[in-house]
Amino acid sequence: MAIFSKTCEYAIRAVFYIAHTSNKGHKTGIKDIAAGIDSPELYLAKILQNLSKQGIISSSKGPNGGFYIQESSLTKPLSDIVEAVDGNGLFYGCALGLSQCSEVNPCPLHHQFKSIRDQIHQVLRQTTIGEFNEELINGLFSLKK
Amino acid sequence: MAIFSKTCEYAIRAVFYIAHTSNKGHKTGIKDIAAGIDSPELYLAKILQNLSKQGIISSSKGPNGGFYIQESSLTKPLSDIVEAVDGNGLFYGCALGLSQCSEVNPCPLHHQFKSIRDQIHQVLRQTTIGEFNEELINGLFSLKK
DNA sequence: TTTATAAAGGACAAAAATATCTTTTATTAG
DNA sequence: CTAATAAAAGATATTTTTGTCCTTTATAAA
Ligand code: FES
Ligand code: FES
Repeated sequence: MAIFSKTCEYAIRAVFYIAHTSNKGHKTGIKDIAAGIDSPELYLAKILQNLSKQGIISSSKGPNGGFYIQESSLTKPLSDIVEAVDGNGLFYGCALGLSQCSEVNPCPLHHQFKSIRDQIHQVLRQTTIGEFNEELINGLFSLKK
Repeated sequence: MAIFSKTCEYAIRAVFYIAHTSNKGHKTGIKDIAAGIDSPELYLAKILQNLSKQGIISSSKGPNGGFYIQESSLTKPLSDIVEAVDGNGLFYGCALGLSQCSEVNPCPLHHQFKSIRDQIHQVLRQTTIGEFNEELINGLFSLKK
């Protein structure tokens, strides 16, 4: 088990990739993105369709079309992507799968994991989509397997 | 997405349940455990078979048989259960699914998530199987949905 | 307007996780 | 020894996740 679903991993990596390639109105095709993040092209297409519907990224059809991110969206937090794909279980769900996480009727791990979940949430809320563009351009970070 | 797989959630809850019922050599049957933690009985049976093979819990067949935990095993860390069921991806895997998490070729989220993973690992290593027995007996913690 | 391009959409397929069913084996009580 | 009990083992079923294929729609260039 990983922290995020595979779908969500692809989604975040793809959004980072699109963000750092989409300056001055440049659009990136699915083939390029899939190659850039080492993911199955057709599956990624579905994921990006979803993110596009949710308004996290944008797309245009036809020649010179592709996926891109509005300047204004670069400041959106990563938690938007995670919620869109994996839901908010990671932020609010009980670590042991109880139907609701509550202070009143807590599971044994409640206290320790509440703190961990809060931290995950905070990191994802304070990290933005566009935040790593420079490092990505400079090759300091990897998005490939 | 939750932190642990459903299988692992059942496993941890079941082990807690067994731990707090298994004093003075008492053994607990699968029916009792499944009811006690609100889980599908036959699926849980498979999970406990596995934990038993891995030496985390013990079992005996026949009349008055059932599952129990050796006194000495009460001090085992929860990380043993998690590793047995979900593997160590949560502790060592890359948050964005890169084939290996490395300082040399890190993903953009490496630093922040390394710290989070380490904390999860630490909590699970320092929390023991038997640690909550008293609270469980006193009904301060819940293992049921 | 026609053609080429690229995403959207819907159907389908494969793999993994979750769940159930049936038979076998070990153990204990009578 | 026999019968009853309870876990082990193996087979099968269902659901969810992941991945692919094929057709349609929108757009732009020629
Ligand atoms: S009740 Fe389990 S984490 Fe809060
Ligand atoms: S490389 Fe992604 S978490 Fe370390």
